Amino acid sequence: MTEEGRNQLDPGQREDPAQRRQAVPDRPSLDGIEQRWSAAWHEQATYRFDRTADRARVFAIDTPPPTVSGSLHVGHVFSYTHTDIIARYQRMRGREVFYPMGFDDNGLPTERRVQNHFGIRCDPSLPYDPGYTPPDKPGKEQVPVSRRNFVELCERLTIEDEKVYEELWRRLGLSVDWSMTYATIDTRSRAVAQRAFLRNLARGEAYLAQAPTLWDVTFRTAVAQAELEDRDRPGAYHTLAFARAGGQGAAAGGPAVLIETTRPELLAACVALVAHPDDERYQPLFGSSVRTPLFDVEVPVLAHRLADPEKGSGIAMICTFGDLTDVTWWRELQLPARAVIGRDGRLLADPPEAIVSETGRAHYATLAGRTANSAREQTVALLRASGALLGEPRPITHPVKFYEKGDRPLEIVTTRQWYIRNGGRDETLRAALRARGAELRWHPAHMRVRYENWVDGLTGDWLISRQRFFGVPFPVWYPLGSDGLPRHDQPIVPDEATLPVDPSSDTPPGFTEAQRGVPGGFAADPDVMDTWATSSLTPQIAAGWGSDDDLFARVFPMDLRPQAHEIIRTWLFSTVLRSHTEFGTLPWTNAAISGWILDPDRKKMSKSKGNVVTPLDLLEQHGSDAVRYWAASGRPGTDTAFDVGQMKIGRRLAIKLLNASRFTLGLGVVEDPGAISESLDRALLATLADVVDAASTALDGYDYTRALELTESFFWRFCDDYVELVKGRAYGAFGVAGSASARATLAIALSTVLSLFAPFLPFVTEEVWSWWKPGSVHRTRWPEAGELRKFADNGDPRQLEAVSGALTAIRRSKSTAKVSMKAAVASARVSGEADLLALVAAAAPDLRSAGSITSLTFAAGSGELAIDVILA
RNA sequence: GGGCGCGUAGCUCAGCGGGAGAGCGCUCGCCUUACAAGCGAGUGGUCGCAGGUUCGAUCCCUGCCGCGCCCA
Repeated sequence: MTEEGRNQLDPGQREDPAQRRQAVPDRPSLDGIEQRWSAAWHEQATYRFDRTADRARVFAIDTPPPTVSGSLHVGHVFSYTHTDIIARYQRMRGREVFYPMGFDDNGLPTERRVQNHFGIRCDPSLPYDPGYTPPDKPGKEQVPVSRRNFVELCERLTIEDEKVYEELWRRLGLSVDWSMTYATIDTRSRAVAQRAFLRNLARGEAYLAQAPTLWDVTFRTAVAQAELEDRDRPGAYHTLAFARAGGQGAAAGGPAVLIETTRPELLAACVALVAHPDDERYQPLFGSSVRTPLFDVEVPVLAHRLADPEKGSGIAMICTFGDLTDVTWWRELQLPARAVIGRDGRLLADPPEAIVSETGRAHYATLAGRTANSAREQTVALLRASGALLGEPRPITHPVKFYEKGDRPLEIVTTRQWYIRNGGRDETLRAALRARGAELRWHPAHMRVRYENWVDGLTGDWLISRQRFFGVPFPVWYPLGSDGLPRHDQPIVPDEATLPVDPSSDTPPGFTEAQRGVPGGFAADPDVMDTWATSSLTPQIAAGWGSDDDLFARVFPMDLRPQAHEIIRTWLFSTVLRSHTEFGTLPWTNAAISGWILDPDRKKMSKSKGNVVTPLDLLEQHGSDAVRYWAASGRPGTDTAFDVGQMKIGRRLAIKLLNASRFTLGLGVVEDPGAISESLDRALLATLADVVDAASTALDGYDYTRALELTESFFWRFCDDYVELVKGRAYGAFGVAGSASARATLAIALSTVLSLFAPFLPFVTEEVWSWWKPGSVHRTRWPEAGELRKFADNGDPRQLEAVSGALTAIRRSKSTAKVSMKAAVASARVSGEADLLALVAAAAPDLRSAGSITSLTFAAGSGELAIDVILA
């Protein structure tokens, strides 16, 4: 308590009201409080992380880094507010909150944006040009620049975006420590991503493999399982006739075998036919062979459990590769590869070697270079002409795999890629990761199922290399043999101390730049890591892993990962994986999963639907506290309607706080809890103690919505009933002691309510706090229910309830009579059970005063309280 | 097709084994010395449908219908 505060201690001493009123504005207003307080918090470093705090006292948050090349939307405001509420609560609870902010500028969206903005493109084969300046305006042709130059330009451009983001976040009132920011393409992030990769590589968790890979033909890059989505697309079943060729048994030379396929254009890639081993229709064919139509290649008829007897004719052609089942068949049945689709999605120029017949090669020549669609039409034409197509194609709708950012179906192409083991091929690791999911505390709990579904459904390791230019490069070079070819099995890696490296500009240990690309020299790995390979390390990046071990020890593993539910499979899972393999722990103990914002039609708000409201407009229109109030109404994991009405209620609440505070403080604060003597005052504090307990419990369990509801409903009861009841007494109607008791209670209640609201409404609570208290409300301690109960001294919460009930009955009489609330009541007679009656009687002067009651009498009876009112 | 969540007052939602609630809206009032961007009072629901368990079900179980999401 300050000296100034101490001067108010003596309840008998009347303060100079003018002195107190100086600090309280005559017409309190919310105007400009966002700018005023966000600036003050900035100057005073209110949310600065104290990095001398030890791990036990720290509450560390792994804030999601928003994509900077897009723009923030209402959904961001919504979910980031939830995290901030928790951060502010934990801070008031005495935890030192580690709350950094990241910016995600790594990946395709930024790559495109930088290309368009500067009119450049990344060419990793170019050397770094330290003096490079981009064109003022983008020219017609994109200028090629080195990867390092490209990254520098990206950093330059995203700094602008980051400023805009930071402004908005400050205005929203996020209590982030803005001295601790990172960007996912910055030097520190690249070093962490490369370091983590090298550790994975050293332990055998990362490996290079030549394998069939899902491939986006537009972006010309490999795609991971987590980036897939199924989309329903029209297709058609084509019935193709394969002639019997030979082999053992009676089937040789029999009638043609009919298969059904949606991808006849892959016929040249056909390596076998397959049916289910139990399918009696085809059992006689197993072991025999058939010849492909058009290309006349002999292929075996095989049995495999994945062939679905119910699908089509029950026998399918295996092509390398039409879908993931083809890959499984190819691997398990040890079939040859006959690739026909190239990385550009077109049919390769040369036919597979297996096609030897002249007509076969001639047929293929008419397909070479065509897109898949075009090749399909041509193949159908050829089949029809040859008589191998039976009937007409039968249209169907079927799910087709797409890259989530792409708009052409994925192909499967065999390429060399980097993988990280994720349990998809290793049951031990899968079980360990499943156990990590069970160890994590999920809010809400049912979101764990999404994680488990994903872990259980993994079909292969995590493909992390991308054939893009912008991103974190693999810190790897390959020695070149005397034949000039890279030795992929002997990767050269840098020392960790030199990270980050760009292998296209930097030279590997023991080599000189002159040896780049020459036989006997070296070559850089050309690929970059998928953005998730970096994003999966946000706790390590933010915590300074490898660069600030002291900080890392104080904040890792973190306490909280807040994020949206649709990226549980990507961000959450991959972060758990990286932490599990590197540290043998979870990266955090809690995951708070936010829901979505739905527009009034119950659809997810998104830019493409054109229903996005810009966050800044919203904050300007309603005020930050009001928007936060709305956001706080969305429970963890629950989709929430965008509701301006809720913001208006929040704004009204903030204004009410201003006015109630002005009234309370205007009476003159009594800062001595010892002055509290009246039972109604003690009842109020007892009620408030229960509210503090319940709100704290709710917030401990991430149920901020409940905590707000509890506080809010207490506050309205406080204003509507308690303040009205004690107003006369506080003004001094019943003497000095009664007034001091009321004013001491009002002061404690107000300061407690301000604290309880502070995580939700940081601006208005700070504004009011500044009228009478030193320091920031956001750095005060969270209210202690025990302390309040001490002040309450066995006060009975039922008393407040009973007296309020009596007051309501009196108001009802006046309302029914359509008279003013200040109209006099000639007589009021309260009756009911003795206990309750005594509670009301104990506050008789307050009730009489609040109700303008001339004669207030009590009659013992039974049951609920009843009150007979006779108006004057 | 599998999984998860949700269907409660006109709207947004809470409640989740024994009284059906809040806020907004709506109606009717009130210049009441903090607040008329206020205050007071009132109105309003076969708790998606059908079975079952139970002395008793909005709440537990089963099935169905509808909505949303995740995964195939």
